[in-house]
Amino acid sequence: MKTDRDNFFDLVYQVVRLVPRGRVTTYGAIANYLGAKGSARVVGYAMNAAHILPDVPAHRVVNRQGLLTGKHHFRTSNEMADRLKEEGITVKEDCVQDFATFFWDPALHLDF
DNA sequence: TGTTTGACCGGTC
DNA sequence: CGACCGGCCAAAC
Repeated sequence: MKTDRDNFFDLVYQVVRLVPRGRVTTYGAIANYLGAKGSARVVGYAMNAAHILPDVPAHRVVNRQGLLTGKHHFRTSNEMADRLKEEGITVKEDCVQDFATFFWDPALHLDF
């Protein structure tokens, strides 16, 4: 049974909130963790409304290439990369360097 | 109620 | 290596 708080959106937000500082995750990983395997687009769509929420570090969510696809949705285009750099993540040309190293998979660290 | 779109992913050409 | 296509699911129109 679905309640207002069990929306897919909220689940996405909660997972993103659990991403540790200095780590990044991908839309696909979140989708997979939520059981919506292959529905990374929905996660991206959910992130579109994430900016209205205070504690959702959307800058830690990138696509599988480590590319900051969502930078354009921030207040400033450089805010996303700047924040990641500030957390110790190397970002170059809007791409997360050593992405595999900083990658944080919720399915590997969380448990339903 | 049906169509369109979207901060994606994977495989193919 | 770059471009193209299909699929996946939910919200907005």
